[in-house]
Order: sequence, then C-alpha cells, then structure tokens
Amino acid sequence: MLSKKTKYGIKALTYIARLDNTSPVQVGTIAESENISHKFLESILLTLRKSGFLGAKKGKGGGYYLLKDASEIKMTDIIRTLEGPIAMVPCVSLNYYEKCDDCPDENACSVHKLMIQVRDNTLKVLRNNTLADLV
Amino acid sequence: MLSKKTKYGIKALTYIARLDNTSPVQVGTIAESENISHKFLESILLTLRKSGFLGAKKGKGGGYYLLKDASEIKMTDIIRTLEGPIAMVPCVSLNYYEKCDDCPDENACSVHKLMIQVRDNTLKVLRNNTLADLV
DNA sequence: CTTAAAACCTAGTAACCCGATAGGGTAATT
DNA sequence: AATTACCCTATCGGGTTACTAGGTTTTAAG
Repeated sequence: MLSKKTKYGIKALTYIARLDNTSPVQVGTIAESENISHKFLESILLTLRKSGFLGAKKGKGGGYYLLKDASEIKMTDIIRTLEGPIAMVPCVSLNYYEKCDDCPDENACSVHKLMIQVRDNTLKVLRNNTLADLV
Repeated sequence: MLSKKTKYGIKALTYIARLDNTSPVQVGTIAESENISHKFLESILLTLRKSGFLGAKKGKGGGYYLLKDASEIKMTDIIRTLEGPIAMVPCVSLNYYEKCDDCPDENACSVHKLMIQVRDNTLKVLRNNTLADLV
C-alpha cells in the first residue's frame, strides 16, 4: 500500500509541474486545491526540498518550485524518497537490502524468486515514467 | 511491503507442494524447517484451509495437504487471500476498489494513472506464476 | 478405552506505524 | 515594523502486525 505521504507528495509535485511558470507555489494553494491537510503537506514538501526535488522561497510571494525539469524527475526517485523501498520484501531491494532472519539461502526461497520478478516489473514502470508524463 | 503472514503462507504452501506425497504435513514440521513461529503459522494455515487451498486432517498422523494440483494455484489467489489487495492504492484495485476521499476526478489524478500501470504489471507476473513454478 | 498427537478456536497484547494536529520559531519580503 | 510563509518539534489517537496463551475437539494407535 502506498502511504498518503507518497500519494500527496506525487500529487503536489504534479501540481507544481503543471503550472511550470517561474513563480513559486504556496503550500496553502496546493493543499486547498488537492484536498490535503495543510500542515501534513508542509512536512512532505519539506522532505522533497531537502532531497533536492524542490527549491523554496520564503517571505511574501514565496513558495516551492521545481529545481529540475519535470522530464528529468523519475518516479523511482520520488517514491524511494517518500515511501522507501520499492521492493515488496527487503531481501530483493536494490537500495534498502536487508537479509531475512528466517531464510538460510535466498536463492532457494520461493518468495524471493517471485518478488524479484515483481520488483523488476514495477521498476520498469516507475523508471519509464517521469513527472512530465503525469501532468 | 509484503506482510510476514503472506510470506510465511507462501513458504508453507511451497513446502507442502514440494513433498507432494499423499500424507499430510504437520504445522510443526513446516514451522521448524522454515523457521516460523508455530502458533503464528497455525493461524495462517487455518485461513488457507478456510479459503479452499488446503485440506486438513485432525489427530495423530494428521496435518495439511493441498486440495488442488500446485500448477492450478495462481499466486494472485494466494496473495489476495492473505495480503488483501494487490494494487498499491484502493482506487485502482480490481477486487477491493474504494474511492479516494480527496480525488474529485480519478481520471485526472496523476497517482491513479501511474498506479494502474504498476498494478497491471504486477498482476501479469503474479498470474503467470503458479505454486508449481516456485517449488 | 485410554492416551497422545494433531488441528481448531478464542482472546489478548506489546510494539509499531500512519496520518494528522498543535504551536510556535525563523527568515525574507514589502 | 509587520506580514507572510517556510521551518521545526512534539505529540497523539487509531489501526495494524506479529505473535502468544490456553483451551477444545478430533483422530489414530496401543
């Protein structure tokens, strides 16, 4: 299940990307338009800024803006930042690998075998989609 | 993230399928061999029996056995039973559909668009894999 | 017929995470 | 100087997860 955090994050990013004019967008504007809790969205955009997706401008007329072109932002990057691993099981995760306690031999594990296939197909989709594809 | 419940369930089913002899397999045997908590596994196998994947025999020499041939058990069915929806978002789920509170128009939603692609690719994998493919 | 072995059933629980909220602090612009 | 909006911390209720405890019922074997 995708967390609301990730869902809201993607929605907010597409909202910003859709405007794509130079002036920054305020949290309040996005929150109202997309029906997201103002404070919650604030914290999400903050993470996205710290991860290098967004820039921010303070003061009157401030807000958030994209740092890169929408076509250069892959969905894998956004989801890994907000959601964490894309794999359904840590032992098949590329970026967040973790060994299973119960499995003595990963290569013999049926779940492992299956989840690698799922991961590869999911990655294919998420890598082929940029923010520009979603606007 | 795949829950331990589902993970253990799949592992147990493959364990049973691998033996494929007529005599039933005890919970204890599987639990020990696969390093799963006995009691927890017990409750999982119970659900699998109630869902029609397994048959059970009580008393001495009892245990669980497959009701169908392993090649006829699709991974989609197992996962839907133990984990619930396969989709990452309720609004793109085939079997557990639910409308989002925040979305006035699903077709205009960027997350929706993306998650349909993910779902379709995941389904393709899980439908093409039967229990027999994992043993 | 007794006993042991196994599935079955009902509860409960500790730990954890998620979504949201509250309340303010800080910096920049007018 | 005032306003505006970003930035930070802390907390909290509710739900889920992973597991545990303890007992009941059924069956096979001695």
